[in-house]
Order: sequence, then C-alpha cells, then structure tokens
Amino acid sequence: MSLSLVRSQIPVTRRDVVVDSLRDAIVTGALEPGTFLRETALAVQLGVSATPVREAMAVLQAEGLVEIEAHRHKRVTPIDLAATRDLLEVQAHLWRLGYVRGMPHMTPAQLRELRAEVERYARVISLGEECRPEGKLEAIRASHAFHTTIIAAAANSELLRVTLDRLALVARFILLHGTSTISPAGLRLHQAILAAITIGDQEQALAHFDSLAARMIALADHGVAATPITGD
Amino acid sequence: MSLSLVRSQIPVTRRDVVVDSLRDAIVTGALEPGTFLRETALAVQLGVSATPVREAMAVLQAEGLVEIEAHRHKRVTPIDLAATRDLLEVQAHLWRLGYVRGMPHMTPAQLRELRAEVERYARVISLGEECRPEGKLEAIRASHAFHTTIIAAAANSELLRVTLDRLALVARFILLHGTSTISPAGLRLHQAILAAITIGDQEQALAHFDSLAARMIALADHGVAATPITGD
DNA sequence: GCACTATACATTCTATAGAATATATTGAAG
DNA sequence: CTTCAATATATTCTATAGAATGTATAGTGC
Repeated sequence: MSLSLVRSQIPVTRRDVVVDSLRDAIVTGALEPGTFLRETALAVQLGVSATPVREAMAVLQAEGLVEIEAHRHKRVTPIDLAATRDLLEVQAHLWRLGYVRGMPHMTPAQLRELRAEVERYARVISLGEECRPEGKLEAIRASHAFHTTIIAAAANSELLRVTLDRLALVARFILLHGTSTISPAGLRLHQAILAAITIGDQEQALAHFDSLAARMIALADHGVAATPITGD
Repeated sequence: MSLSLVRSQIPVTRRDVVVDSLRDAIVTGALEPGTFLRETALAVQLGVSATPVREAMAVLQAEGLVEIEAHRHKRVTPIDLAATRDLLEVQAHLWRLGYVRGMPHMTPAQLRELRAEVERYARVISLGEECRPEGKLEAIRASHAFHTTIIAAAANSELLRVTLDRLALVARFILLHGTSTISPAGLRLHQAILAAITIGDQEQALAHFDSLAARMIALADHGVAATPITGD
C-alpha cells in the first residue's frame, strides 16, 4: 500500500527512497505512533547503510513525523490529541486562505481536476469502501488533492509549500482516527463546494468548506483515545 | 555576530552546531544568497567531518535556507522577490491569527515581556543604530520576540511552530533588504500595538498590526533588485 | 535490605575512504 | 571551425568502522 501523497519529486538518492518509504509506513500506521526507530535495524531492513537513514530522519523530523532525542533514541511521533487539534486548526486556516485567494483564479483545467477528485471520492463511497484502510486512503488522497488544486490557483508558492508540508501528518491522523470524516456526508460537502465554485458563488463555497473543516477539527476533540502504544 | 533567533534547544551534537552556525551565517548575509556550498570545504572550516555537515543541510533545506540539487550542488537560497512576497504574506497571516487567538489570554508576565521588547527596539532607534547591521539585527530580534510572545499566549503548539520555522527566512530578508521597516515609524507601530493591548482594545491592536504587516510586505513589491550574486 | 559505584552493553554519532554521478577538458572526425 | 566522443576532474553520496554517549546490570559498602 503506497501513499504517494507527498513525495520527493523523483527519488534519486537513497536518502529520498528512505524518506518516502518511512513516510508511507508512518502515515499508513505500519509503523505505529510511538514506535522506537533503530537506525541500523531500519538500514538492514531497507537494504541501505545507516548514513542515508540518519539523513532521512532529519527530514522526517522537520515534517513532524519523527521525534529525535539526541544520543538517546528516535520514535514515530505519538498522536497527541491536543497537538493534533492545533495542527488541524492551523491547516484549516491555511486551506481557507488558499480558498479565498485561489477560487477567483481557477482555470477550466483546474475545475476539471476538481471534478475528477470528487469522482474519485464518490467511487470509494459508492463501493462502500470507506471503512477499509485502502478506501479511506484513496478518499483522503482525493480530498487533499481537491484542496491542493484550489490552493495552487492562488499562485502563492509559500502557501502551497506550507500546506503540503503538513499534509502527511494530517493524513495520518484522519486515516488512523478519523472514522467519521470519510463518509457520505463528507462527500456531499465536497460536492457542494465544487458546485458553488462552478457557479461562481465563493461565499457559499467557503461556508461549505468551513463545515468540512469543523467536522475535521471535531475529530480531535471528542476523539477516541490514542491507540495503545506497543513500543516494541 | 550571533543571531540566536531560532536555535536548536541546546546544541548537543555536531550537527546542531553546524546548523546553528550556518543559519546565522546565512541570515546575516555572511554567506550571501546564491552562494554555492561545498560540504568538504565547510567541514574543514568548521572543524568537523562531512557527515554532520550533510545532515545539517537536510535541516536547513527544510527551513528554506538552502536549496539542494541531488548529485549536483547545494546553495544558499537566492532571494526571489516574488517568493519573498509570498513568504511575508503567509507569515503575516499566521501572525495575525496568533494575535487574534493570543491577545485575550496574555498574562501580566507576558505583557512585561512585550514592554521589554519594545524598550529593546526603542534603544536601537534612540541610538540611531538602525542603519548599522548590528542595530538592525537587534531590532529584528526584538520585533520577532514581540510577535512570538503574543502568539505563545494563543497556546497553539502548531501555530507557534509554523511561525518559528519561517522566522530565519523572514529575518534574512528584512536584514538584507528591509531598510525602511526598522525605523522610528516601525517603533511607533510596535508601541501602538502594545498600548492597545494594554488597555484591552484588541480591534485597534489588530489595525496597527495590519499596518505593520503591510509595510513589511511592501518591501517585497517595490523592493530593490536582489543583490548581485558573487557565486564565488 | 538500600543506596551508591563501577562495569558491561546497546545505540547513536562522527570520521574516513571509496563508489557514483555530473561537469569540464581534450582530442579527433567531418 | 564546429560537433561529437572520450577522458579527466571535482563533488556528492554511500558504506563501514570506530568514538562518544546513555542505559542497564552487577557488585560493594553501610
């Protein structure tokens, strides 16, 4: 199961390969939150030496997926509900800014892209796959690509970058704890946003986005307690 | 001339030391925008081996201070006016969110901290040091600490993190190109914000902040052309 | 039995050397 | 003279071994 939400352009170095593998494993939960990471073990497992593994750690630490304590250990960032709420609030705020700036400048090609992503989301729901991990993942991919397409229209390089930087962390939480976000109701909100944008009603599109964001943030409030950590 | 705006808690590993040194050098312009970075040369210069230098590069790349082309070269991120405008807009937007969330919850100790930072800024101006690099740097430190204190009151870990992450990049631009931001007018705006917060008038504080942000962003519009790159 | 020290072990962190890759230079053919 | 190929050079990237650091265990004094 490969995620490919965020990806280092073309992975040319071994460091890039390691970053991508580990990011996928962390986001999908194959490496559970809190898992301790020993660099030699990972190196053997991935068929590389310790050096690129260590460099990959520095990258993942910057993305917030890994926590490092110098000279002691590294581990997959545990899921803390308070921190996650903060994360989702900031991400929603940035996405909203992207909507405001991007919606007025969307090209026909970008509108088609939006429709395609909604279709993709709809396919998951119509097949009843939203409870299986693969289905959830596919829907999350579609949803994130949907938002990202709108933000890209804002033509603000930094805004695009800062939202992409946090995407993996957001995706992990939704995938592991967000049972209710990927749902027929979620699909309807995406469809409503698309419809509003298509007829040029940006106010209404924003209103629907706000509903979506509120639903997402609510997950971190009355959220289930974090999964038991099997530190290994 | 040490910056110490952003810093890796306590630099315990050589990697941390290298990150801090290079960040300072880049922000102050000692390493000019566009300068190519050869890892062995830097390693010799800093008295370490190439390994921690490479790991430091990965960190600085994530901060946007260094650009890496795999198997080719690394260089100090050049100053691009369009990208900088995007950066400043996003940063201002995040700071503003921090103001809205933070101002209602400021403690007396934090208010004292704000006063201290304004004093620090005022000292630079009253001595007429705002044109010398050291003075500019000191005023930027004070200004950023001022904003950060307000954001800290918002108690949103992610908001604090995302604003701190971009601080070095913002500081570099202001220091190298922002002749007009650090000025008596800039000081007055900080004083006005402080006064408004002190009497609890958050609306007016925001209005003054917006003026400050607009002045900052304007630098990247009719900005001077980037300094000639002496690629070395 | 309890606190403290010293030793053994595990893991991270760093240095160095060699492999891989990209660029510049030289030479030859057309 | 230009174009292309082959070689030389410089730099990055990776692997491996050893140094540094932190943790756990065993042992000793009280």
